[in-house]
Amino acid sequence: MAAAAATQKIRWGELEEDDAGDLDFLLPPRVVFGPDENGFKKVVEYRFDDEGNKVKVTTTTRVRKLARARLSKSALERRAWPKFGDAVHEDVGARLTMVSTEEIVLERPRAPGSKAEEPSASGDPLASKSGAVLMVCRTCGKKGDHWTSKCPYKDLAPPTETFVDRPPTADGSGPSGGPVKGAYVPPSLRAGATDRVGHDMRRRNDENSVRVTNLSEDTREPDLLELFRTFGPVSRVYVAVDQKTGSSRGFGFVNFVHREDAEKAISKLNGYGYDNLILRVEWATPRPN
DNA sequence: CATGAGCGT
Repeated sequence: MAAAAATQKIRWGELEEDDAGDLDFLLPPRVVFGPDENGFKKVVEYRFDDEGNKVKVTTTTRVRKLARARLSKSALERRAWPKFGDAVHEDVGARLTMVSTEEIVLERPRAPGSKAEEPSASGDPLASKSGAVLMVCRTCGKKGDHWTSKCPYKDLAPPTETFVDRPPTADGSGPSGGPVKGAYVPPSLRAGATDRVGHDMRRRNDENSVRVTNLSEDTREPDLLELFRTFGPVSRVYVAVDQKTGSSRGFGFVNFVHREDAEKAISKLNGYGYDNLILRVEWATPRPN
């Protein structure tokens, strides 16, 4: 019983504190006027002040004009666009967004899994055979054995105009400012060219591949490029990423167009503090395959 | 500590 009395007492104390709030129902209701044509909204409300006196509080705010002013002029322009699609019958400016029920058919030349359209009657024998016969090496001509890129003779092959590694540069020009290898070369220039400088550049330059380890978790390819491009044109950057988690595996590769640049990068960046870790930069052993 | 994806003439 004593305990009950005590809690009762505490509740009375709480009630006394909340007294003003409890008497709010005695006050006239809050009234809102507007907003008027100028966007002015007036709110009139009553409350008790600290001495328990009833006071009237009037708040005036401007709503619509301000909201209008926030729209950029391009947004205002877009509002004036005629409606289209399902909204054609809406008034201009009436509704800003609506869900479209239109069906938009995406066309593909060939849906995945479907067969190429074949002239059924004539029945091209090559078309029905799969895999092997389609795999014809363009370098040595061998069928069904390897792809062109895997050809054991690929480094001995005469230069072709395709499969050229090219360094990514901002303006699309090559390292010397000239046209990038692999860009279209008119036949006149192709046939006439007597000494073709750097024709072995067209081979995959995996020898200029640099392995970077001890990368921090959030270092990505653009970061690596930023870091390594100061040494010379970079033909590829790669950061190994865990396919499942998407997080970096902490190592990557940078391929340089020129071996000397790779050497410089190794000597300058190996042991370089980057993103709170010490980088290890060294020659990469060529990828198996 | 540590060596990369997937495309397909």
